[in-house]
Amino acid sequence: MIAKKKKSTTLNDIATAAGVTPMTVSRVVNQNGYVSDGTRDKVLQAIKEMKYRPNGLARSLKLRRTQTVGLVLGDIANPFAAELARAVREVTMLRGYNLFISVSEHSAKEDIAAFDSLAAHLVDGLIVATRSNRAGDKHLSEMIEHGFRVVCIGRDFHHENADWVSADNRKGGFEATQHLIDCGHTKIGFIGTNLSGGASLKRFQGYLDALKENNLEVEERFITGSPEASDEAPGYSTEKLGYEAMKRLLALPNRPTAIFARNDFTAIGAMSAIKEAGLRIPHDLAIVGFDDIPMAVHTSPSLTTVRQPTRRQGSIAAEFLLKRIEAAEQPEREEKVLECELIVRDSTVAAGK
Amino acid sequence: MIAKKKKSTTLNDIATAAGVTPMTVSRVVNQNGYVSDGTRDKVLQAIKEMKYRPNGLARSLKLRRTQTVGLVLGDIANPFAAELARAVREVTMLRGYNLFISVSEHSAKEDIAAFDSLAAHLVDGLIVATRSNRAGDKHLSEMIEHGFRVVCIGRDFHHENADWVSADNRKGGFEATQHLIDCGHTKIGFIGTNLSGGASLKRFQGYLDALKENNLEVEERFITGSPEASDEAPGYSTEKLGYEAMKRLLALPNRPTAIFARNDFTAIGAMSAIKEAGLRIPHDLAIVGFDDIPMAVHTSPSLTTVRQPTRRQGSIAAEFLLKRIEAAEQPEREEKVLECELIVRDSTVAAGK
DNA sequence: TATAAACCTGTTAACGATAACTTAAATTTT
DNA sequence: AAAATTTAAGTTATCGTTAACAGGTTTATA
Repeated sequence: MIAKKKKSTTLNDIATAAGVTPMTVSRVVNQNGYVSDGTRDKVLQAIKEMKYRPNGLARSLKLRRTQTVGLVLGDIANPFAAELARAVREVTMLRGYNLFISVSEHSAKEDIAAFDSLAAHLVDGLIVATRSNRAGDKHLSEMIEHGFRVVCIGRDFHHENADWVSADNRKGGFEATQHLIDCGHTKIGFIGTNLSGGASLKRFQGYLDALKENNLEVEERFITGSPEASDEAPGYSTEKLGYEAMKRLLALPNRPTAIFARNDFTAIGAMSAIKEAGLRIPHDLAIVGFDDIPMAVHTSPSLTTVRQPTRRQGSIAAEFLLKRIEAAEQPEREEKVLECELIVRDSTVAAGK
Repeated sequence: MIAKKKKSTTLNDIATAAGVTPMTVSRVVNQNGYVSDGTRDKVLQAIKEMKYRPNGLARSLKLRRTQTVGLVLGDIANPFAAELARAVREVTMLRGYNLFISVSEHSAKEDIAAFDSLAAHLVDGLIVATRSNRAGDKHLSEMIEHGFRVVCIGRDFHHENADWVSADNRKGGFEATQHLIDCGHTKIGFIGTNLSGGASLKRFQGYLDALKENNLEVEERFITGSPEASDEAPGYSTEKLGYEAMKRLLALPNRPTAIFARNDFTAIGAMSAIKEAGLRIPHDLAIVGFDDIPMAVHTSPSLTTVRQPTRRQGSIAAEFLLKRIEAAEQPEREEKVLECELIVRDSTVAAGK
């Protein structure tokens, strides 16, 4: 049995108390229309005494807008997501929109649940930063075609009525790999997907591109890690996957001398395995991660990684969305790809060199 | 100018299309009441064709409940908050409630804005995990007295109609300090507040208790860091505060030989300062943090810290809230204090000992 | 002074959905 | 076969708010 909420005071109650009509109270509350000073005071007084707080639901229902935007995040524990949320929030707040964050731990079902619950609450628009999946994409398409405003960050989903922001993961992957090649490595492993399942993983594609461009052979046995696992598992636990993958690579005859990991957590897990095996980083094995999470500076040795412009992705996405929301007509689709930056630290180049 | 949303299909539209009344459609959608198979099919068909999606706002307005709970977090980038959100979400999802997260970067104004925006959307209840502040507390009180359901985590706010969950920060602080004393330290500094402003910081109180119990003198000059700064600044930037505070302590004549930092970020910042000064941890200076963030294992040396049972705090808070929401009458206030656990690593006890 | 413009407040009808009630047919029970 | 019950819809009113319009009154302008 659900408790009935104590019936809260409404516009009507205030109106009665102040001896005016609800409409007048509404005008006072929203500070529009004409209200005489005397009436305003009376109403304000009643509002204070009766502790009235407007029912946003009713208001939104009437206005057909909520001044709220939704952000769907895959893994809230991932510093990347957190930073994104910060940036989005900064922009939306400034422009007078509330932000509701909904988390979907990377399953299609939860994705859809998150979309629907935000849509049901009629957020004015949605920023989606979860990974692509069939059912979720379809759902998104339908929502967009219904006039729902959507901006995607990083998600491999494209629609002519939705804007899109992403880091150039492919190029980032390329540069990470190229860096290892420049350091003299020729046997470079990849942790985080496998050859057949990595088609959609841009970072991995960049890795392949770099090998090809340098006429290095792609060795399937150097590529390990199930394609989904790293995404399904929440942030910090991908560390374990990195650890296990590295174990496999270490057991290989004629093993790689350098590793590119799909993200920093994976890389850090791999580092544990390397150290556990009594090998030195970067002398015996060099390693590059991706994302430049705050932890990357503090590992030992510090982790070379690819930094993506997280804040900018967030704020640009927010700008796109607000523009879309406030536009009279659905505007042209906007797309922005941002450059990544290779951050060289001690895990690829020995300190002091 | 705000774009008018393409008028979306409503119950009425479906009703017209299917040749029935809105009520019948409602019955089909909500699967209650009697509907014949034939009618149901017709309606279902129309729903599918016209891509109807229920307006949750209207529904909630009528039902006076939203099946949604709100979580107010101080700093989304803080792993503690992230873990909390995870745990809360797990419970609420399982019980059929959506979770909306709102972030308030620890200012009273934003706190209140977050409360209000969630309240305006009529979430069925609120879990508040931000730090206490005068205006926010007052606002919370009013909301509770209006029948709003609230559970606090860690926040130093008490109300007879709101449940409360927290880690035993005082005891945790005590144990951290006692550990340093057990290691032979007598000159123990604290980073994160000052003597006058630390009354509300339980961890600091625990530190004082431990000194007292061991008949060690409290040296005001060993206690540094402004009381609010660490909270106002978002997570990762408190690192800087720790760094600066440590610099000050290092400059002291007859400086401390051990440090207890109010949280791990602060501790990590302090470690940077110590290493930069060419001192060894723990030989020249031992250090203890608080929270056991994932990074703590990976610092060099690894960080001794106090772990709080984050997940349990989140899930217990969620349980309390749902119980409160679903109770016929406001239930008795519940309160739960959870034990912390000292995790000894290399920053206090040299590795291999 | 006549007339336009600005000011103040009220009335009505929604926004989209549903609870509670009603009517009427189809089943079941006695 | 009559009464009781179940099934299947429809009707009405309402959740709390606001846009749009309509009257009045006061002030400014020609």
